Amino acid sequence: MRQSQLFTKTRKEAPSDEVSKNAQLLIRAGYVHKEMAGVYAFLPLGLRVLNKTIGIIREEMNAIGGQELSLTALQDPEVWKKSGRWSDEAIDVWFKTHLKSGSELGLGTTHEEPLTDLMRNHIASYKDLPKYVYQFQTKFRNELRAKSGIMRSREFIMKDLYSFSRSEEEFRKFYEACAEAYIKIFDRVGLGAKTYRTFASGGSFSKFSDEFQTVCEAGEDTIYIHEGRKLAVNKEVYNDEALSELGLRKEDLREEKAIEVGNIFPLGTRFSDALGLTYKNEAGEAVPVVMGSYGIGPARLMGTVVESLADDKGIVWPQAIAPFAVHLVQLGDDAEVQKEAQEMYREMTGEGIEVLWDDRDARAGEKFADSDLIGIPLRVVVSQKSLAEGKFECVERHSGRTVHHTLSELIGQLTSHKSSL
RNA sequence: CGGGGCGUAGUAUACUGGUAGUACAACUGCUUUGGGAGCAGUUAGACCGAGUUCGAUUCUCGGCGCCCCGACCA
Repeated sequence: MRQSQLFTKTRKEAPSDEVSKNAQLLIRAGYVHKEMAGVYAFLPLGLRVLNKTIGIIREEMNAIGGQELSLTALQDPEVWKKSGRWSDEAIDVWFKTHLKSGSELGLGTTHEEPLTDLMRNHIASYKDLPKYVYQFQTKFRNELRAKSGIMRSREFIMKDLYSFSRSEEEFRKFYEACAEAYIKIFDRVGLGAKTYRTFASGGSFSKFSDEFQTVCEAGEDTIYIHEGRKLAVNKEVYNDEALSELGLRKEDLREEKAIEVGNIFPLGTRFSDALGLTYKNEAGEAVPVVMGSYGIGPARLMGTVVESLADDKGIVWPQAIAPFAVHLVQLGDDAEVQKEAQEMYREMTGEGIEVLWDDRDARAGEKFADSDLIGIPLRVVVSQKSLAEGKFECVERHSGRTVHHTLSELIGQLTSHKSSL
């Protein structure tokens, strides 16, 4: 895409009311717009990153047998009353409203109840199980205090998967498969090295759950890491009982701040009991379905990537979720440079390489500064200098490493890199 | 929800009970062209309401909004 056509603009300064690094950089670079406290709109660049993040999660969920659907944001209180979660004591972040007729309505904070209820129409026999169902869907949570930029917001897309299994054993198998899929997801978005499966409280669902925590100063959680076993314990369950259950000794653990980028919960039969989701086993007996729920917030993940990979010049995107693969920076607008840039843009996009072409009438300093801020993995400079040389300056955003390539070398490298992913 | 802070141009910031200043952005012109250029000019601003006052952006009260600490976070 031509940068001159992009409607968003970069800014030198972040709004004074944004303190968190992720929001400051994402706003300055034109990825997101703050609509109000805890509510962010995704602009063209931001949406590209969000969609790529979603794409990676989708691939990994499909790989473990997930089937995608899309449930509704508007919620009928009836199913929530059955599980006891319509009350503000059970869920204190409800946005509640009502129909013209006067009857109450909720905006979905999560979807255990409606999905469990829906599945009653489709699950009747042990032959219908197991089933794994997920969605990317907007959740509304009336947080008392939104904070940390796009990391804790009141309206956000969440990937929520729900597993429906015949037995605890069958459930556990999927639970572990999903944990592995999560690890792959965090690897693919560049957070693998800093992300730990973390033993945590199960909240109102269960005694324990597993969180995936990415070590980061901006994190809201405190965790205790066992580096050797690549796992951690959340501070909320950091006690002798939990430690002995996990076979961990305090002296082997390291305290860190971390961001919860994903979580998985055993639900048991809590919701299938409440809503009457049972199946007939081989003996013809009605048995409650064993459930689990599995969440990842793609926007939070995106924010975490910004927080942990950005440098003092701006955002640094990993290849996998960058809005574009190449930032083609054209310096000067004389006819030859213009023509060359046009040709490069045409050839690269023809090869399926996503290119943001900075064709704006701006000075070099401004273009480089913007390029650093936007954080596309590879910058390719076209100028009189490169024309004279016959090779183009290619700078890796994350390392600052500069190499010089001809166009065909560059395309060769980018396309082979792509296929190796 | 408890505590604290803040609301001035598109953005970031000053000063002030009596004409609100600066920088960046934007617009015009000239110069410049590999790290957010220079000169000249132009446009543009006090969250809302009530009160005190001759006069309020400034003081008081209320509302709304925003931020921070804590609590909460299925």
